[in-house]
Amino acid sequence: MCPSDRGKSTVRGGSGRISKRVAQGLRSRDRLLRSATRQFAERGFSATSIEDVCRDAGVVKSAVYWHFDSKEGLLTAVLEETATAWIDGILASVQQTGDPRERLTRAIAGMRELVETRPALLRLLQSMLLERTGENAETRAVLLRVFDRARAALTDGIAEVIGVRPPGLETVAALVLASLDGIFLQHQLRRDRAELDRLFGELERAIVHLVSSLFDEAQRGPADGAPGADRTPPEIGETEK
Amino acid sequence: MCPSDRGKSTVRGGSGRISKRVAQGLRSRDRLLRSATRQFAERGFSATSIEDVCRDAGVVKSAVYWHFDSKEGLLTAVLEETATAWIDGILASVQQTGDPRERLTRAIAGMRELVETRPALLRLLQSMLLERTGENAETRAVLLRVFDRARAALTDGIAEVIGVRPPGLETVAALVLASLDGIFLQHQLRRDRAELDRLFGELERAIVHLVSSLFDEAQRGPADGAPGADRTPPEIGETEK
Amino acid sequence: MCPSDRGKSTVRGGSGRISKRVAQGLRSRDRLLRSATRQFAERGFSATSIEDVCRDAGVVKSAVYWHFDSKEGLLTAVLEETATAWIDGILASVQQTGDPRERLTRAIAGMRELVETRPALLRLLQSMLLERTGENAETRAVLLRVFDRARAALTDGIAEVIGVRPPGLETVAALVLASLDGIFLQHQLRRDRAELDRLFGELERAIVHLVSSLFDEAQRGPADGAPGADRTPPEIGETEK
Amino acid sequence: MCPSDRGKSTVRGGSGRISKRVAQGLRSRDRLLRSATRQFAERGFSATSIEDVCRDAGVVKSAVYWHFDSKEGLLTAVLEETATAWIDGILASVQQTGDPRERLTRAIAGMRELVETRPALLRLLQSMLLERTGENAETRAVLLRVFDRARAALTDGIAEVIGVRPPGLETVAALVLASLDGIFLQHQLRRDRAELDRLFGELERAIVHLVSSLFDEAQRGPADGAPGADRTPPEIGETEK
DNA sequence: GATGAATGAGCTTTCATTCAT
DNA sequence: AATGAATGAAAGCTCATTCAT
Repeated sequence: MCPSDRGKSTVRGGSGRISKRVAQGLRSRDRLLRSATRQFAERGFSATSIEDVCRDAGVVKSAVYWHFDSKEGLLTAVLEETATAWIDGILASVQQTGDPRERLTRAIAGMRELVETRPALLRLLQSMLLERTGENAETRAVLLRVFDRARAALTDGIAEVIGVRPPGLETVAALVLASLDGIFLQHQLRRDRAELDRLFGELERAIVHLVSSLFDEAQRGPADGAPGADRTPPEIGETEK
Repeated sequence: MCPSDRGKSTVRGGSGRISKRVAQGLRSRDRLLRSATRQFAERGFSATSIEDVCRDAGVVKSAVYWHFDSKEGLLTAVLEETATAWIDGILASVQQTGDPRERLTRAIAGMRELVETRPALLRLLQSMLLERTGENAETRAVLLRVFDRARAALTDGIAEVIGVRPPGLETVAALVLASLDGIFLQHQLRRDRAELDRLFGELERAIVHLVSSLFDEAQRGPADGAPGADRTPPEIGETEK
Repeated sequence: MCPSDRGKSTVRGGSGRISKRVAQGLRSRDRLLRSATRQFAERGFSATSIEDVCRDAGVVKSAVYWHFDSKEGLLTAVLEETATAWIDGILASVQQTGDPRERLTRAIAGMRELVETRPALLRLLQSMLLERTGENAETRAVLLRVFDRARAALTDGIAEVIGVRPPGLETVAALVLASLDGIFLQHQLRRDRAELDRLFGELERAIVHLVSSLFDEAQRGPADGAPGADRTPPEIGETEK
Repeated sequence: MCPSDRGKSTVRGGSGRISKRVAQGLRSRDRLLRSATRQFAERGFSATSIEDVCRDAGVVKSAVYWHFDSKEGLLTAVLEETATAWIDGILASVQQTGDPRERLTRAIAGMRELVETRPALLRLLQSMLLERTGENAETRAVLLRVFDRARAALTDGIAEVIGVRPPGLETVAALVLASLDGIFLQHQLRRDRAELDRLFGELERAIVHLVSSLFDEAQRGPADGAPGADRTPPEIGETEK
């Protein structure tokens, strides 16, 4: 039974101000959340013990059970909070002023920064993806929500930039996110900033190409056949017209 | 002391008996390897206990220590074997006859198949990447070797297809692998085959574009400045020339 | 410090408010008592956690410490209340009007009903007997008091019924109570009402026999030697005269 | 997975002699069983920790899990072993030579001894009855088996003694066992040997009466109506004919 | 080479209790 | 009187590893 579940068994006066004790409780909760995020991301969920988290947070073990009900509950909370930060990062990357091309460049730079400055975010999400898919329905649901929201945010961002929202845009956004994931994954192993620059360079070129071609298509009118019907890539060696 | 380290100090009391023992030993080893691969991939290294592996393999726990010296040693062996299979998969995708464009399409289809038919391979590698980077030098070394070889194989394959080997090709290959990883990761969560089709469709278009543009550049001569200097992507909305 | 120990040091700021508080306090206390009785009886004292009791009672854990000082104190209170009910049950069984034989039959029917309708009572007393004898002096004292009073009540009842109070009557009463306990114990396992009927049938016959023979003896005069001296049961096969 | 469940995963030469290691294993198992029996009986199952048992047995905690799989498994094993001893005790009490009346007296003396010399047996069974009815199906099954066998043994014993087996005999045996249980329960609280003597004295008189009357009835022929139909106990005060 | 047993550190979780508000 | 939070000991159990046979 964690605080959110604990019903108000008694009708209360409901004084708005929180007492000192409750305030301290919230602080404990927060410290646990922060430590857990860091450590789950660094070592994975299974390899991190509750004692590890608590030592780092300066809180006794039983507090985890007071605030989150179980290790699993702590994870869910961590994911939930992380999700927001993650998506906010993506959104902040895309939603800025400027001309379309600049904005896209800035958005990609933003993603790149995310990879370098907040690796915990991505590590955590990815390791959950690998470690705990299928086992726990709730974890899975949280992850799905996170990624769906991220994709939607990116799709909206691009649509706003180019002024249209062609049908294939969602897929392009999904591919971009997937590539971001993959690049991040590789960066975990190599930690080579120059390589990171090069990869994001190529990624940008690919994105621009895919988005441009969607845009062109949308301009010419979506009436000519199934979407993507005319988008068979040209032969290699032939310059694209 | 695992078998490979142990000298041939065994007294041979008749090769018939010995070979029977050795044969059974190899069978146990193999079963362990197979079970471990599956389970490490499914649940991650930390979350899989030696007992889990042994139960599945029908072998007693101490056998792991005879064959692999430790849980860590079992992991190393698993990674080593998995690596080969993984790279062979990539290679087989690329190295086939036919005209360039067809070969690329086939290569991408091959990767897609890898994602669906051998998820254990990728899961294992990726989860190792996330779970055990930084902790264990040997695991890291094995992973680096695997990914380097995969990238080299893909670079070679593309180079052979297009007949030239421009400087940026390695990066493109790396991006392709990264995207593959990312797509796989997403597929773990969604398991939506139609989405997989769409993603690979966009990936193909992106690859063709990147490779073509490298090819064109190589044709025009690689002499004009730093690689990629003239490759600033055009404005969105302007059709690429 | 539990309420009974606490002096009347409370400042009375208006009896209306106070009595409301007290009323609510009593309600909480009562709910705790009821839940604890049920759960201690069902699962035993050790296997029941304070949280179990509180969840069921809809009261926070610290309330237990306010009302009863400790888990042990809660138990003592529960036993005390239960004792009264238990003894009242026995008394009600015996103390009724009618001719002797009828009254005994009714008394036995009353006991039988007790077994079926108020199992918590007996379970609780018995499990305390087994779980906590030797450990805790207070629990032991409470239990002794309960059983002594029950035996006295039964002895009195029978004495009143048969009009005399021969020396062995206390022992017969004790045996009856012991048999009741034993039958109840078996019923916990089997829950077979027909078997319960049969057992109580035999018990009634045994009681009638023992009481009759005490009565006869008392009639013939209690002067001939030690009590029970002439009461050696006859040979099996010989009909009792 | 406890030893009995662990299948022979490999075909073995099946040499009959047990190795030193296995022998020591059996000794450990036995010590655990003995300590557990004592402690579960003394304090109850829930109140006894695995550490308590292991400390007393001089064995490490994990050994419990090797031999019995869980605390519950240890309990089941304890009950199983205890059962045999219990029943053997009952049987030994009844099955002896001599004339019927003597044998019955000896049997009752045997039960009385059981109460005094092996209280652990009865305590354990009874506390399981109270503590764990309904929760665990296996425990319940074991208990049922134990009590059924005990009743059957007693029924057989009496039948052999009196030479006939009238229909109500099973019930009488059940009542005797229940009374034994109840007397034991009371003795846990009072520990008064004189009282014990008196109670067993009355019990013997009751048994003789019930058995005799069954015997008589069987002699007269079981044809006259439902069993027990004519056995309404006489009025108190009237001497039984 | 395989097996059954042992080992002890460490895991997640529960619990009775305390305390400030 | 009641509440939410904290506390630390201890519980049941798992695990990687070792070892004699």
